[in-house]
Amino acid sequence: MTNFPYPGKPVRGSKTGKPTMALFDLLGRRWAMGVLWQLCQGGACTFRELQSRCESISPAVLNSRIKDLRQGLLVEHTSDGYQPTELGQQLAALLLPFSEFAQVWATHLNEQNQATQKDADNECD
Amino acid sequence: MTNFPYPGKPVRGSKTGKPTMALFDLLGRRWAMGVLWQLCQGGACTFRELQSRCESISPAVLNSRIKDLRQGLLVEHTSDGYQPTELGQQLAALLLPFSEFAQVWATHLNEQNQATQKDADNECD
DNA sequence: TTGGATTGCTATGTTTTTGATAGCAGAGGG
DNA sequence: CCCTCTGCTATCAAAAACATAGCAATCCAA
Repeated sequence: MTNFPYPGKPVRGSKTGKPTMALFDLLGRRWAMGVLWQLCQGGACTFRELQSRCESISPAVLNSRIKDLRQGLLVEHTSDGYQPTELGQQLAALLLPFSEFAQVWATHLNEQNQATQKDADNECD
Repeated sequence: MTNFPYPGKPVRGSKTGKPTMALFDLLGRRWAMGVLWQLCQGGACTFRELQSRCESISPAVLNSRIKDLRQGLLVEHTSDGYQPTELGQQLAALLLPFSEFAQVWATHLNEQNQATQKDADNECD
């Protein structure tokens, strides 16, 4: 149908479609992880609410990502609106540690940038 | 410098640059997770070896992703070639469960497709 | 010293994907 | 009927990714 990265078919990173690579292909699309994250953090919601949670996603891309995620059985559309499937929640659970890591990561980046800044300052002596 | 998603600056998913969203922005770029994965699975290697491991990445994109990952302190270039940093290994560790999940995911997708196929077959009765 | 072979890219032109914005059609509710 | 909310699609511009060719800087043996 579309260009969904089906395991078993050639995907980015694997001509034989290794599931891991297929998953990376799917999640490596812009906003994919963010959309799943928002749905799992904030609970089921409407298209527009989801768009709002993402702060700056365009409807075209959101729609595209929703299609991907639905086709990937990670998100479904119910009377309550869009929500993660059981499978989607499992995946989102794996994303949780990323949040914690991101804090540490941000600290390192800050330190490094401050160091760089000091170096730059010193160069001006 | 480039358009690296620095935590604290506007990134996809967060105008205030929440670290989690900044990380998603970085990892949500094509090949980002795949490159990190390959480096952590196969160990340090040269640019061309890495390109080979990725099976179908173009040098331009690989170079771009390497820049991102280096700027993100996740990958470094040593005399042994490119290799993940300590921080990069921590992140890659979080990626490991994805591989297991991907197997389950692939199974579900297959089942669903077979069901769909059967439905389609039945429609032909 | 010179002719490969390897490495880390850059250059170029094309195709996809995203992004920004406008707006439409259908389902309620009043 | 009018208004709002919802889930999108249409359109066009910009950015990213892709495919391919090839270059400059090692390195290394002859």
